Amino acid sequence: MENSNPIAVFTIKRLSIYLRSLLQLKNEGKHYVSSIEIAELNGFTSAQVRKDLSVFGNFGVKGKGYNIDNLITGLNRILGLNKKISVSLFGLGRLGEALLENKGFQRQGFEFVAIFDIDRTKIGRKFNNIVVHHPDELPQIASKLKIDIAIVTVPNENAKKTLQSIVEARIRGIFNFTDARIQLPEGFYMQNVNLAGELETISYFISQKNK
Amino acid sequence: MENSNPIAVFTIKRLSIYLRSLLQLKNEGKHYVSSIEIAELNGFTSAQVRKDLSVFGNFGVKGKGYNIDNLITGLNRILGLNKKISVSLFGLGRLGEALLENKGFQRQGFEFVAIFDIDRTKIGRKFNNIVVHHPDELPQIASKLKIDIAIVTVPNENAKKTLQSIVEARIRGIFNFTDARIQLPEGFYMQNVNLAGELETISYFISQKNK
DNA sequence: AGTTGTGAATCTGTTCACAGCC
DNA sequence: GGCTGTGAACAGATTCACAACT
Repeated sequence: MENSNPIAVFTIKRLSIYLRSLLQLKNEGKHYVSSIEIAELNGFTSAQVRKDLSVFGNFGVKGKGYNIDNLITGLNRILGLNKKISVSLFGLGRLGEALLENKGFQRQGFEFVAIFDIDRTKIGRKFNNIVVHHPDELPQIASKLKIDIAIVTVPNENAKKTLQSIVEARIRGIFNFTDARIQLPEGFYMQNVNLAGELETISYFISQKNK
Repeated sequence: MENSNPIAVFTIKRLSIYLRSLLQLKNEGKHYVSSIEIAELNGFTSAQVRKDLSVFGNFGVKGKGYNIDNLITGLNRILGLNKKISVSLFGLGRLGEALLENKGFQRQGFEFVAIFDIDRTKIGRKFNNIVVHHPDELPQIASKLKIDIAIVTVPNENAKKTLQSIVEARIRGIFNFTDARIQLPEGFYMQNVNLAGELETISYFISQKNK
């Protein structure tokens, strides 16, 4: 089942939402949960939950629901969270620091292993016990350390160059907070977050209702 | 044209991407641009660009393209960016501070007018010239100040309560970085950003290609 | 009785392709 | 000749609805 046709990004994002609910429910001491409950907790339909899960196998028990421990294990495996995932940060500004310390990242298997910034006053210093390097050193560092994901919070001016160097270093996962966009080779994946764009979208929807 | 049926969120998000490209092109001294160029800059199809823009009126000139200044003005008006938009921050942690100073927010008409945090050591102090208040003061402050949007970066434990108080204060736009979800009244709009979820999605896609 | 897993139906969003205009 | 604007065709995602199972 797992390897039919390409799985939709939407599906995967929901799996990670389900996972969060399941951890919560486990915490509350529950052992089984129905698709209906998962759906209600997150504002989805139960059919959606069942279809999403069914893509990856038969997790459920008819008439009973899903065993929470099993499903947590399954989702962790599907999302690749059963192994340590090495993350690097490009751009140690305010946002970069905030992400470095983000509790949600630590909770899962994500581990920061490298930081890059062009600011000479930061290079050589340690943040959260990780030394800051100049991006020129990326090729050497990437050849020693296995880096799975790059989080990019550099200023837009340097963004395209940074993204290109990340691809050259064969870091296949990119979490991009900049406005730059590049073409990716096969096997790479980039998730863009456009914070100003999100605010503008909110602006649109609340302006509509003013009349 | 503007008031047919509900406009898709996807469309609005793309408008804000187009707007960013247009500002860039204007900066480069260009006066006209085709849907093809806008599409190529952002990895969309030209038909998509034309369809998105056509929802809001006839901006283009056949055979010639779009006048950049006109389109910028039009998009700003559509997105509600022609007026000042008042933003408040709930949760002055690392992420909150990073967003307060985010250049992309300042570039458009967004202006922070209030900050809320429960930390007694922060209350009364100023950040970026804005006094930090206890969230209990929200009702009074919201009745004096018109607040359009609330950005929420409080810890998950306090998140649901915070979201509810924001709705009670009739702040209709919410930019939510927490895991909490609530039901919104008509006319409200909430944009959720799930940073850990995005990382997990990246994890999934790069794990797939390992075999 | 209750809930899953899933094909079929529906709904939503994207692309095609071309008439119409500059 | 070139590019927009848009109905029609297509593709993708969601929901329905029910047989199958415990």
